[in-house]
Amino acid sequence: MPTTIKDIAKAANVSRGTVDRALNDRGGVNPDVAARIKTLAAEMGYKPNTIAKALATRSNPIRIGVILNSLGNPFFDKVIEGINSAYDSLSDFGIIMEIRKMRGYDQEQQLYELEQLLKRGIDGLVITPIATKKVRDALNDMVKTGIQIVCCNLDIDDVAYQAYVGCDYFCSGQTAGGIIGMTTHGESNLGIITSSHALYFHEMRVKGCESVLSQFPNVHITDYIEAGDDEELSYNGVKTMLLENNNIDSLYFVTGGTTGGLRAIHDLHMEDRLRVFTFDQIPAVIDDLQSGLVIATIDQQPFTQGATSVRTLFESIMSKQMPTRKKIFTELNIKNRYNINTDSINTK
Amino acid sequence: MPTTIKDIAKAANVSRGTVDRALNDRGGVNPDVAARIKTLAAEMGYKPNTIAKALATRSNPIRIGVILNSLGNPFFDKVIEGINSAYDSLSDFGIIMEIRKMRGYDQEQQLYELEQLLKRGIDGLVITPIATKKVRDALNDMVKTGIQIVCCNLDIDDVAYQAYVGCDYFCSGQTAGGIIGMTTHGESNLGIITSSHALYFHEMRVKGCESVLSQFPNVHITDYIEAGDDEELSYNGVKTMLLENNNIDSLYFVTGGTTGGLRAIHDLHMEDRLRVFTFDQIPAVIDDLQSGLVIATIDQQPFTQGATSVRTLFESIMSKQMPTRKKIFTELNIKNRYNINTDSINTK
DNA sequence: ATGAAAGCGCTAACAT
DNA sequence: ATGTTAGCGCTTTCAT
Repeated sequence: MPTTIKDIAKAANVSRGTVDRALNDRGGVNPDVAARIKTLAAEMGYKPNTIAKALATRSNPIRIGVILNSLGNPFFDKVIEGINSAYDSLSDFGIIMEIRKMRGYDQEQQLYELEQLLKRGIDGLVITPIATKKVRDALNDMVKTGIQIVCCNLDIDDVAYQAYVGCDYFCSGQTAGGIIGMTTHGESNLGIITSSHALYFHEMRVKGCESVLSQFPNVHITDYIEAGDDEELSYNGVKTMLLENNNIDSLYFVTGGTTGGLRAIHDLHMEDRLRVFTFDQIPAVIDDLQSGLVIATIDQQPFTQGATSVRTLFESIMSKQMPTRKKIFTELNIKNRYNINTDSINTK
Repeated sequence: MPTTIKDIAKAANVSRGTVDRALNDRGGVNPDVAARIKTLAAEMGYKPNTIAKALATRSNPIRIGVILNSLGNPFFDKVIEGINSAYDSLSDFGIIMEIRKMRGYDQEQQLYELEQLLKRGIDGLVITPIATKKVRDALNDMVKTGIQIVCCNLDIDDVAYQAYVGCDYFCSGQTAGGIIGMTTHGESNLGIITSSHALYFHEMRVKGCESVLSQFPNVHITDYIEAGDDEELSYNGVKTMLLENNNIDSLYFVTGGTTGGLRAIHDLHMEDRLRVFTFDQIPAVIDDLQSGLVIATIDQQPFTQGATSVRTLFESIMSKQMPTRKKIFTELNIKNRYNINTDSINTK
C-alpha cells in the first residue's frame, strides 16, 4: 500500500489538513513543522495520488486554452484529433478546454486570440507560437501570472514555457535528404519548394536536407522557390520551375503548398518524369503516394503532437512540476505507399 | 457539469445504491426499475467517472498478468519499457501487475507461466501467445472464468480476446519490399533470412515483401534460409549464403537472427558489397545503420505496443466493455540512419 | 497555526 | 428489493 497523506499525518502527529498545506506550500503552517512533514514525506516515499486530487478539485477544474494556426492547413487535422483524444481521456479528471483556430502566421491575430483566452481565464495554454517579439512578450507575461505554456509543433526561443512538443526540423530535413539520396541512387536534379527563408523551422528542413545531400555529389539542387505556404503561389511556382528547368527530375516540398504543387505536376502531365518527396500525410500526398508520384513522405506524428501537448500541460499543472524534458520530440517516420496510415493507432 | 449517479438517483426517485446496482448489473434490483434507470441514464447522457470508480475500488485492485517470450530477444526491451510506463501512469488507479518472461516459442513453458498466474489470481492478461491448440484452449478457458486477454505483438486465431495490439505483418513485409525496390533502383540479387516457414507471422513478412518485389522484374530472390530466430544459426547461415552466392548484393532479415547475421557480414568483410534491410531498432541494427551497412529498418513501435496493451486491457476491465477495435495496429515506420530513435517520445 | 469535517463520484458492506 | 452509510485520498471551508 502506497503512503497516503493520512499516514504522514499520523507519523508527524498533525492533522491531514496541515500535511496538505505543508506539502503544497499553501502557507499558514509553522516552518519547522512544514520542514518536518516534508522530510517525513520524502522518507516514507510519499507520492500524491493524482486521481484523488483530481476528484477533490473537481469543483474548480483546470482550464486549458489552445491556439492553433490550423485554418486552411490540412496537416493540423490530425493534431486536433490528438488534442481532442487527450481531452476526452482527461475529462474524468475535470478539465475544460477551448480551442481557437487561426490562419497562417499573423502575429496580430495570434495576440488577439491570446487576449480572448486571458479574458475567459485559463490555467494553461497550448499554442503554435509565432516567433515574434510581441508574441514572445505576451507569452512571458502570461507565464508571470502563473499560466503554464506548452508549445505545439512550433518552437519559440526565450519563452519560459513548460515544453515544446514537436519534431526536430533539422533532423526531418536530414531524414528527407537520406531518402532522396538513396532512392535516386545519388543521381538527380532537384527542385525545392519551401515557404519562406524567414520561417526558421522550414529553413531548417532545407538545411538538414542539404547537409545530407552534400554527400551525394551527383544530386544537384537545380532550382529553389519560396511559395509562402500558399497553394496558388506554389501551383504557379512549380509550373514555372518545371517549364523552365526541363532537367529537373525530383522535387522536395518542405511544407505548405504541397497540394498546389502536386496539382501543377498533374496539370502539366509530368508525373512520369518526376519523383516527389514531401512531409506529412495530408490527403493530396496520400493520393499521390498511391499513384506512385510521391516516393516517400516524412511523417512527424501530428496526432501524438496534439495529444502529448495536452497531456504534458495537464500533468505539469496537476503536479506543479516541470516535465522531465523540455524538448519533447516526436518521431520522424518515412512513409511509402505501403505504410501510410490507414487505421493504425497514433493516427486515429 | 456531467451527469452523476446522484443525479440519476434523484431523477428516478431511488437511492444511489440502486442506481449503481442497476447500471452495473449487480443483480438484486427490480427489472422494471433497472430498465427505467438505464434508459434514464442514457437520456441524461451519463458516463461513469472512471477515476471516482478507481478510487472507490482501491481496496481490491485490478490485477494484471503479463507473459512475454522476451528472453534473449532485444526487440522486447522496448515493449517492456512501454508496459512499465503504462503501469506507472495507471498506478494511481490502483493496479497490480506481474511480468513473467520466457524464452522462444515453447508452448509448455507458456502453459506453465499461465498456470502460475492463474494460481496468484488475475483479472486480465497481456500475452505474446504461441499459436498452438493447447495454448488456445488454455486461453479460452481463462476467458470463460472472466479473465480478459489482450494479445501483444503476436496474434492468435479463435481466442475470445479483447484485442490484438501489434503490427500488420503482411503490411510490414510490403513496406520492406517497397523500400528494397526503391533503394536498389529495382536491380538486385536478394538473400532472405527468416526464422521458419512454420511461424505464420514471419512468413507473412516474406509474402508481403515478395508481393511488392514482383513489380520489380530485376530484383531476384537468390537465396533463402531459415535461421529459427537463433543468432548462431543465422551467423553460420548468412556466412554460407554469402560465400556460395557471390552475386548477392542485398539481404532482407525478416526477424530474429539479425544480430548474428550482421556479425557474419562484418567477419567476412563484405560490408561494401551489401545493402541490408531489417526490422526493428535493436542495438546491432542501430550500429549498422550508422555505419551505412543497413540501408533501412522497419519499426513497429514496440514501446507503443507494450503501453497500449496494458492500457487497453485496463480500460476494458474498468469499463466492462470491448475495446472499439479488435485489431489495434501499430504504425510501421521506415527508419534510415537519420531518423532512428534517439530521444523521441513513443520510445522512452 | 492547526484541527475537524464535509465533499468530489463511486462502490460495498450493512440495514431494512 | 431497496436504502443508508462509510470510505477511497485529497482539498477546502469552517472552527478553534
